[in-house]
Amino acid sequence: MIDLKTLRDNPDLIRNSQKARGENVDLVDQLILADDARREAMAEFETLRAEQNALSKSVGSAKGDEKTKLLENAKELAGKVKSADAKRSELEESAKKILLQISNIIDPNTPVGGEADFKILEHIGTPRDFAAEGFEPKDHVELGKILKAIDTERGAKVAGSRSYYLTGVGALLEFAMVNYAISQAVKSGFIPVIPPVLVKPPAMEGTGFLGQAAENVYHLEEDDVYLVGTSEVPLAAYHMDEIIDVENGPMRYAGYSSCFRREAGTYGKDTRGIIRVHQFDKVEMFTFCKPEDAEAEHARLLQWEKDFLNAMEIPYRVIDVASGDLGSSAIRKFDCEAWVPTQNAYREVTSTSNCTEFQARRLNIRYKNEEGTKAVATLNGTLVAIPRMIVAVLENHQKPDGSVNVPQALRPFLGKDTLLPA
RNA sequence: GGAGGGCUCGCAUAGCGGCCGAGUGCACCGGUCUUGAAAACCGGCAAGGGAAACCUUCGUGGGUUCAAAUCCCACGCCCUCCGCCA
Repeated sequence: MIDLKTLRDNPDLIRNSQKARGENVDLVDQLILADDARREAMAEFETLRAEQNALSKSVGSAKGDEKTKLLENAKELAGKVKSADAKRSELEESAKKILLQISNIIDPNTPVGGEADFKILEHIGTPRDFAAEGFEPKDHVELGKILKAIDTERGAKVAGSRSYYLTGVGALLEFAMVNYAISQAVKSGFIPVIPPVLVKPPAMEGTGFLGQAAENVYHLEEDDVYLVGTSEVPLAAYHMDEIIDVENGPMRYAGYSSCFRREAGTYGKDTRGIIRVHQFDKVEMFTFCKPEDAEAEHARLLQWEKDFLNAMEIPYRVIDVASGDLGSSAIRKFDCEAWVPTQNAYREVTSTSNCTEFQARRLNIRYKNEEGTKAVATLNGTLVAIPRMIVAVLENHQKPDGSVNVPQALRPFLGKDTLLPA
């Protein structure tokens, strides 16, 4: 939710942002009108209510004829107050409805454009030259079969498309990655968290996932709860309606959870393997901090993501995601894309977003300083999303016979140097 | 799923239909005292909107009333007991 003060003082800022995102610019002017109407109705109601309060008080002490007369007036006033109140809440609601549709105001540094207009910030590592090594790389599906690590056929049989089993070293690989990620996060000052993945509507709404992203969210109608697509949701909502202390530095949480995505509208995309699935596990970093610290924190989150990828010894690049491809809460987003040899392409494996005060305003998460009580900033970043990281590790570290070298950092957690055909 | 109890300012509690946005204790902040601390004493201390007057909020929503924390209805959540269960 954007700040209404910004709307009044600098509506062009919001218009330009909506435009850059390819979203509805008219909403801004609709909101200005709705907000004015709302404030007017509020003032009217408050005046009437003040009158009523005063009158009510005098009724208590009055006697006899005077009392009857006062009661008559009060009765009439009560009716007026009631209708003014109804009007106020109606206008409040319609303003809120528009307000919730407007996305966060993009960072001036965010490249403007659609999905393809990202800016490449850097390349790290060099993709292996398999031709020079004299063999054709196998894709992760094939390697998964050779190692008996990934079973997509039985996944489909039991759970439908975009489902899979991790078995044997596949399952062990997940545990190793998670343990390494959590130990890295704890060393960096994160509080490790295992959050609920089934959440109530305010948590989902507050994090901005019921807007344009709603079609990708699983909803359990009977109980009116949602399955989260990322632990960002329960981590953000953890401090919902609280005043927290971020004056002395950011509060950081690392959540490990399953993530559920409907993947609606992606029917043709990534149908092979485990790049795009309905359920996966992920370690997510989440920060609450002062708004003025958000940009620096964003850089730190990116660095932690890079540290993890470096430890996996995988070539990757970092991109600055374009305005049209940002989530509604984010003002800027960096993606790390790992090299996938068999696709001859970089594919997103982690992502970090600066959401400034957008989520905190909705979730009512604030901090206090000398100037008063204000919304905090929130940021999130993937430390590791298991299936895609497994794809990257298997494909990049494979050997001609289908065995796979385990990155140094994972060896203590996995207890193996090499994954062997099973 | 069945039976009962509860939900008030960070925590714990008080609260008669108007004098209640709401008392007390703890915690917290400032001060006095002290070499320093503790204790004691004094003061402050819920949130939001508004320049202010003032308005809103006592789990949520509705109702009764001139007037609701207080009365009525529905729902939610928490606790205890029973049943089932990883």
